[in-house]
Amino acid sequence: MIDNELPRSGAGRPSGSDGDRVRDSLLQAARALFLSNEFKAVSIRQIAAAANVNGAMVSYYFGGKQGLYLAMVEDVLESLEQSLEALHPGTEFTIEEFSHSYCLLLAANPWWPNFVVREVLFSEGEIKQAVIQKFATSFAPRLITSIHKGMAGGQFRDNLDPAMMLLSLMGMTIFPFLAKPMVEQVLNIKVDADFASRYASHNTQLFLHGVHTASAGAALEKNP
Amino acid sequence: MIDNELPRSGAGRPSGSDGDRVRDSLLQAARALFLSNEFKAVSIRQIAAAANVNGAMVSYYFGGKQGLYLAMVEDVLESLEQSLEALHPGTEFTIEEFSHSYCLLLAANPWWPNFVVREVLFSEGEIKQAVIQKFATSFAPRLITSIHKGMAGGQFRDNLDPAMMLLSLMGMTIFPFLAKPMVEQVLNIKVDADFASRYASHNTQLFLHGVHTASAGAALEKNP
DNA sequence: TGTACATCAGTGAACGCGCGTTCACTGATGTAC
DNA sequence: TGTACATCAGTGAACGCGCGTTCACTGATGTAC
Repeated sequence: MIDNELPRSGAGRPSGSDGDRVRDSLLQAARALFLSNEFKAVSIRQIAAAANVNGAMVSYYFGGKQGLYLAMVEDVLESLEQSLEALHPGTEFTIEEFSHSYCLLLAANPWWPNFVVREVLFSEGEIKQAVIQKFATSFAPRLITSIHKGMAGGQFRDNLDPAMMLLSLMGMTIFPFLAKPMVEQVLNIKVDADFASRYASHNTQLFLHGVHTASAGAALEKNP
Repeated sequence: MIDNELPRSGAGRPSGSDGDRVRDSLLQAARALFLSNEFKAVSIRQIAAAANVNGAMVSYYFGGKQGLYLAMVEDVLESLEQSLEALHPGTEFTIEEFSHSYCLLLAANPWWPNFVVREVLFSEGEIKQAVIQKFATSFAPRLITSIHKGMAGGQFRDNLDPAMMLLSLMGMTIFPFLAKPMVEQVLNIKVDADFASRYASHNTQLFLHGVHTASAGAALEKNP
């Protein structure tokens, strides 16, 4: 769709009715470039060239570079929401389900933690709030309910702070994907879907039972 | 030292022998600005103004903007190394010591995880490798030895991958500091030294023993 | 000891460049009559 | 049905601006004689 090589004739209203071709191309190119480069390091001319579109179209459709960036962020957040919903509909999660779903999601969308971290750390105002809001309404609640259920049901120890549990589990889940280049280089691990699956199981075990043999107990020895 | 308001007379060799005053001011200003803004978003004129120094001095002392950035990164890595060594000399760590030392270090140097993540994710070449190397030689080994000791001594379960343990512990340790703005806003937690201390204890408990009560753990393990 | 001069830390104006944005213009399309 | 025209998606040259860098110059200092 986007790569069709209709030879554009020059100035004037284009002949085919391409619909939102120009707008969409810009959004896609912006996404590809902005997700792996800082805002100031990506130029409109660069985006326009990648989208095979006149640079003035950024102002024409989005009001300017910042407008394009904002539109692209909305686009990204929306597509993320869809992936999340597709992978595990609803908000009811067990710890195991959370760990697996999110590890798979992270392996499939490696740009995600990078993007979130960058926005939360380095951006300001509107976008930062949108990203935080998305986290607050998508991530945290699903996990918090399952933690609270575990505690209310008495399966979880009551001397651990639920909020800290959330932080610990989030952190251990996200870290290898966030630090992917470092992990792959230093530990000689390939951070792919296969790793994600094994890591999810590991984290579930670790989170539920810890590393000590003493607390893992006789139950584990039955389960090689 | 840096703020002394000697009225500089104008062109010509300065009267006082300030030593490396200009160089140092530039390094310090660069550090302050680069640690919280992207490379391209910080201009030489901005740095020079903050350092109260002529912008041409960046080229004069560091060969250019990139040279200043590189020098500033070396500076930062060195000061980090010193903090680390001061807090806990040597490379022998227990899990508990690791958790506490690093949580305190992170609370005291909130710029650190942000900086590392940005460099590892978005930079390239020399600097990225230097940061990864610093991690590989400073962080990972101290933690890995203590994990291996735990496993060799039989205190740790042998069905958990040591490398994954490292990732889990690193992740849960770093996350709240990395996502500080988000955590503070969404969970209403103040990520300070006090939190760091409590979080370190929490993580140690969680890492060693997990969240499950012993009975619930045994019950669940029969049905994986 | 006094003087002439090379040194060099530092100045500030100017350079060219790429940036984001603007704007007069184009011409196929859709519509009114 | 044919024609005149308003619309508007898209063009491309040009704009001013701030960027990193350069460079001729300054003048206090240190040194040689």
